[in-house]
Amino acid sequence: MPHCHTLIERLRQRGYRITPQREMVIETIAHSGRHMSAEEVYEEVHRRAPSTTLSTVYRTLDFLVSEGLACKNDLGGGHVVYATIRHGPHLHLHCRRCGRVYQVELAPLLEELGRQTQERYGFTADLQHLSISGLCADCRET
Amino acid sequence: MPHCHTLIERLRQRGYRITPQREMVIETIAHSGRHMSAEEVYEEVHRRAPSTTLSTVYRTLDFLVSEGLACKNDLGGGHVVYATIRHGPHLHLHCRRCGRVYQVELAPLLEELGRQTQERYGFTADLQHLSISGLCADCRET
DNA sequence: TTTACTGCAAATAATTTGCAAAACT
DNA sequence: AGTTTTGCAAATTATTTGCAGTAAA
Repeated sequence: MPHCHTLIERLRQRGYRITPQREMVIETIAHSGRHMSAEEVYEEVHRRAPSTTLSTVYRTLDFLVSEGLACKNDLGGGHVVYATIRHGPHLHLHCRRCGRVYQVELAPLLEELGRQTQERYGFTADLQHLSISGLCADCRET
Repeated sequence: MPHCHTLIERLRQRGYRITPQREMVIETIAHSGRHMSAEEVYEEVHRRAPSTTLSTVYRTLDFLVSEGLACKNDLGGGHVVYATIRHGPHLHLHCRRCGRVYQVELAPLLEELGRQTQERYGFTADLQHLSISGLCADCRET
């Protein structure tokens, strides 16, 4: 997967050290193609290199976010997930029953929302990673 | 203020016991007219009746939510706030710098958003208390 | 009187931090 | 070599819970 190499290269260019731990964390979330909790990333990394600790995973994830290479999404209820950035602004639909996060495209509507909060209330909304809770189709039926 | 009496009456009618603690918690959030954290509610109640504990405040707030008389809003980053319900669906604009929560009216847009997530992804969004983070007008300038 | 509710203190859960040792570059 | 990063264990923060006592109804 080329995506993680890009990320690693970018960090190296910025003068950061690439440790095996960082590499594994990046590979893990970049590969997954979805949103993962720190714990999930830890499980994966820890399986590959058991000496890796959870605090290192937290530090690395926060580091990636601070470098603008990943996004941290707080879904509420103590459910925090991370993902590498690779797409433009999108909407996260978070199912409150099964916990899955669906990434969908509703750019025009989001842009309109941002425009209105700006014009009417002077509020600059962070809409790059807005997440909305609700019930997904699967969970609705049952 | 009549609002809290309504709430108390409703609980009494449903057969719950109205303790001084519950009364004070309800008065506090109903009076404030804004969103308060459990800690803030606790400070107020505790000043009036020092024997009241934080766990009672938590229990009472969750109780009000479960009875549908208050809403709990997780703004992310460990910032959880409560407010009595008295208005229809609204949008919470949460300033990530100063922490203030602005309640605004953008019903048509929200409805449109709900309609689209439903039609296109079968996702039933909880839009009664959607909160969006960003920067408010005051914090933007500085 | 009955049993819902409270206070207390201890348990959780998720995340953060201090510090000395390890390891990128 | 020199500084960044890690591991470990302990600290934090926000919230929850068990249990025995208190008090609404």
